[in-house]
Amino acid sequence: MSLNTNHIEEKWKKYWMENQTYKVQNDPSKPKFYVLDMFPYPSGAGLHVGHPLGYIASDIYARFKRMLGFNVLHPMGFDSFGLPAEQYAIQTGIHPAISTNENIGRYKDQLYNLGLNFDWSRQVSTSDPSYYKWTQWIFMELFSHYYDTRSDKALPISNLIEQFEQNGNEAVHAVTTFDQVFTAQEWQNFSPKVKDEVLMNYRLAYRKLGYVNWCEELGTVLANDEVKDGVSERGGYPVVKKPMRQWSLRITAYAERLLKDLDQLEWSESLISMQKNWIGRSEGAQVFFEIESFSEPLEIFTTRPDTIFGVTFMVLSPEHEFVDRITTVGHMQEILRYKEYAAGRSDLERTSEKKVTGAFTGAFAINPFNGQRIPVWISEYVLKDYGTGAIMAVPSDDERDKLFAETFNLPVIPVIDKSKYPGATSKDKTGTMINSGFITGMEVKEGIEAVLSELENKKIGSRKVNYKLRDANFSRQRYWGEPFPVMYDQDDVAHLLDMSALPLELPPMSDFKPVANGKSPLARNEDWVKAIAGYTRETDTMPGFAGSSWYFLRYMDPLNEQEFASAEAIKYWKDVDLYIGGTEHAVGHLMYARFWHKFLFDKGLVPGNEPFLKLVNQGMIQGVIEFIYLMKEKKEGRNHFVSTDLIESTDLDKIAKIPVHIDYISNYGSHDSHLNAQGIRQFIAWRNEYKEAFFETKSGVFTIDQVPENFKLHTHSEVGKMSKRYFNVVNPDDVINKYGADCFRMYEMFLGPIEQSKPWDIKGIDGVKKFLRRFWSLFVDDENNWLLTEEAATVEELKILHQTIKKIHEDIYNLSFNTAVSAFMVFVNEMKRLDCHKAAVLLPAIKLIAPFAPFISEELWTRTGSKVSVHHELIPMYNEGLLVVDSVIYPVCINGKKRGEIELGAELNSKEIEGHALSLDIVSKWTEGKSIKKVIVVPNKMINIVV
RNA sequence: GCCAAAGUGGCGGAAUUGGUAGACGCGCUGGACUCAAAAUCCAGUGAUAGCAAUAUCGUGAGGGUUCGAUUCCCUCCUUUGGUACCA
Repeated sequence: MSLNTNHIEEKWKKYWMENQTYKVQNDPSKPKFYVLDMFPYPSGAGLHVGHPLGYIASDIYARFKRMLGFNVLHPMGFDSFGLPAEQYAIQTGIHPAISTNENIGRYKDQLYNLGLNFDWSRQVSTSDPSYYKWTQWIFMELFSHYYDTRSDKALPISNLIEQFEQNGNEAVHAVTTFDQVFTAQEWQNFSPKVKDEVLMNYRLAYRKLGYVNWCEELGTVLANDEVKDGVSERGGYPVVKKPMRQWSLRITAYAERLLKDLDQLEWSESLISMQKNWIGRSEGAQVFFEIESFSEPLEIFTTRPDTIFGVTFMVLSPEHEFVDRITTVGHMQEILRYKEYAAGRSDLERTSEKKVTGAFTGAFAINPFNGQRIPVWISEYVLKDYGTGAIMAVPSDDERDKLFAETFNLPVIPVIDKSKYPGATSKDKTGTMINSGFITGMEVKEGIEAVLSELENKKIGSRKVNYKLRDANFSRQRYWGEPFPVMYDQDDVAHLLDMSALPLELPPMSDFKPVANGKSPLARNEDWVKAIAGYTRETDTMPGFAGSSWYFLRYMDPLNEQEFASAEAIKYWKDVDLYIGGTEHAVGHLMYARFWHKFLFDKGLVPGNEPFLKLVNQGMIQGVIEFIYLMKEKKEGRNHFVSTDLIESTDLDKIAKIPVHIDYISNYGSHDSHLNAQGIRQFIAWRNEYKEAFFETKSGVFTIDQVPENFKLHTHSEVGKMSKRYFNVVNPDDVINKYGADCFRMYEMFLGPIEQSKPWDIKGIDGVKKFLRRFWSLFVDDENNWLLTEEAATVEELKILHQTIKKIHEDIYNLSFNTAVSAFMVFVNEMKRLDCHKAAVLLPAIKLIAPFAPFISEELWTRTGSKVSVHHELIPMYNEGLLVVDSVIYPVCINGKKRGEIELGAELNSKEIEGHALSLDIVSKWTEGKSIKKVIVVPNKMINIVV
């Protein structure tokens, strides 16, 4: 009987589910291994063929580890809070919980069809109250802690309050945004509201005035990725920054540890450098400049304190709090005008236009080293949020400062002689100091040190490290997210709910439209907001990264009602040994998850300070998008489509690209992709608004009723995202129905290295299908007879088997699944060649292929009479002794070019090999008339003769 | 602009530390089986020249190191991802 994959798959899917074949116990008697996939957002579109790439890889790895004797945790869940469900609810009135559950159901079916060995009893969904109870709990813990810089970890805020009560805040070592000093006495006299405000400057979860993307036309706040080029992605309406009181997380307290601990991680270089860039550490100095007739000094940050003698002006960001206070009467008008101008500028305008703008405040700062008067300007090129929002400008050594000086005719004092370092830029920090007072003549590096020491001596500055990393905005004006376990009293002081009130569940609602003032839809539910007398609830909800920052811990003990996970479970599973997911989460999710993990580590709740030891980014499987060209100008008042082979590249601005459903395309994805007569009729049936259109091809211009049978409207193929809106989504279920899940799994792996992105292309899958049939035919013939014999295996057969075993072990270890599939193909080709049906060789092969092809291997394994699932067997190990070769075919090269071969015993030494090689005819032919200079022999590798 | 990764036949890709470039698969060509087709099996398949043995060229381009370079170094080009006035 030939292989019937549908039948086998149905049978084993059912069996595995009923017998809980993949259920995992927390069993400390076995070594643990934790393989994790980034959990998906269950979108309405379902899985496409790109998603499973990572899931299949991790599935193979997890199965392999289990067959090596490990207790493998390999769970799956859903990142099920999110915007699309809320938008769907606004459109349809269907509650997000309902549509989300439906989507989860479909995702699970699709994942199940792939034969993935998830332990579904551990499923986690972030929108499930029994889960988000603990997300809320972690938030409360963050709220209740501050970062102590002396012990370099988070400590309870009660410690801090105690210190305030006893000694005020002067001697406190904490990460804070609070820059005033108070005594114990003053603290005790503060009102609860003031105390709350002070503490907000220390808490790891705190409330501050933040800015949101406000879109007046849509009447709502937008996420960053809903804003494209300064306008809303939907509708293209203007978006402005609107201040709102919002929750934030003090991730900056962990900046140094987040950076330093990257060294311990087995992550890709590119990922680590992305995280490093994001954290953006730079060493430099904070320097205080006096301002004439102003009581407070101006604090700036610079990485180049050596250039302080070259400062010819200062620049503040337009939003800097000093601006209004230092501006002189004469310049007030101008400054106000500039501030207004800057506030109305979108991020896009600020970054795309390189023109230099600014205004003079009329105030002067004093250079602390030479007493020079330095004019203070404001300009939008100085960012409020980086450093102190103020810089000392050194136009001689900084490109932007130079442009600014040129524009406004400000002086330039050269301070660094770079003549000794041709081609060096100011970023290289090289050169010799000139015109620089006491550091003149020093090298830049010495100069930096000298100025730093002097700043500290004079007590007008100090060494300082700055980070690009900002505290994360943790509030979203949305319904479908975790509610904050927070309420406010009449003074707007934040109070946490009692632990017994958790989970604070989302109240049922039917109207999910945003509230006019930009508040979350929850604000509309007054009963819920004012449920507790004298208090109002927070109506914002948490962002997507809240639930995803700790989900991997919940899998360890998913049903626990007393704790986020039990100490024993966490102690056993510890951390994630292998994490597979897309690069799109390179900074967001991974940074916040590391931050939360470190916080939990500080609290002693997790054993390690990093959650994901090894991480692999799988590439994206892209789709081909097929477009037809529509002329922008109508023809006789009708739409006019033109075959792409008639369009010159210079005419591209005259056409609009209309995506076409790929099912209608002939020769999809190739240079010859086109719509034929049937395709164009399908297109019109689908997009009826074009039924009057003209279609112009090489053979003429037609209306839909006139298209001839040889009609060929060429389409334009582009590689891009696989997405519903390009109508190019390929559903794995369809591929599985046609070819089988094992085939789909092995084909996706066979496409290439797991980290690489590539467009989906079905051509080639036949090779894998053929391979699986050939594999099957080693065991079962066309009449369904079992073919295995008890005959003893030959040395050659055993050698092939053990070579394959070795290769598979190595390839899985290296996540090189494409070459593993090749190795299986080679094995089958060899067995076919030898006409081998010996149990001694083929039974191990069933187990070896089980992680890749779980269905077929299970079926074959049962037919051998085994009562145990093949997935609970141990993987065969290779016998090094069988791999020893006794002869080697040496390539014989002349001057590095291969000219011949010689087979020699593996035990021969270099001298003997050389002797044999030199006696070859081919060698004498090539060395004739020349002298042999040198013979290089690499034992077991090659022979090279230099003439 | 900066950071990171990559560039190999008609196509996907292989080559673990510098050691036979193109494994494996697709496609293509020819053959066997068949009334025919599908399926299957066998053989061939980097380019150029040649009946052939064989020779020359060949891993984005150019240079270098080496007995020997897809692999290491330098310069440049292209693609993809990230980031963007970060003081």
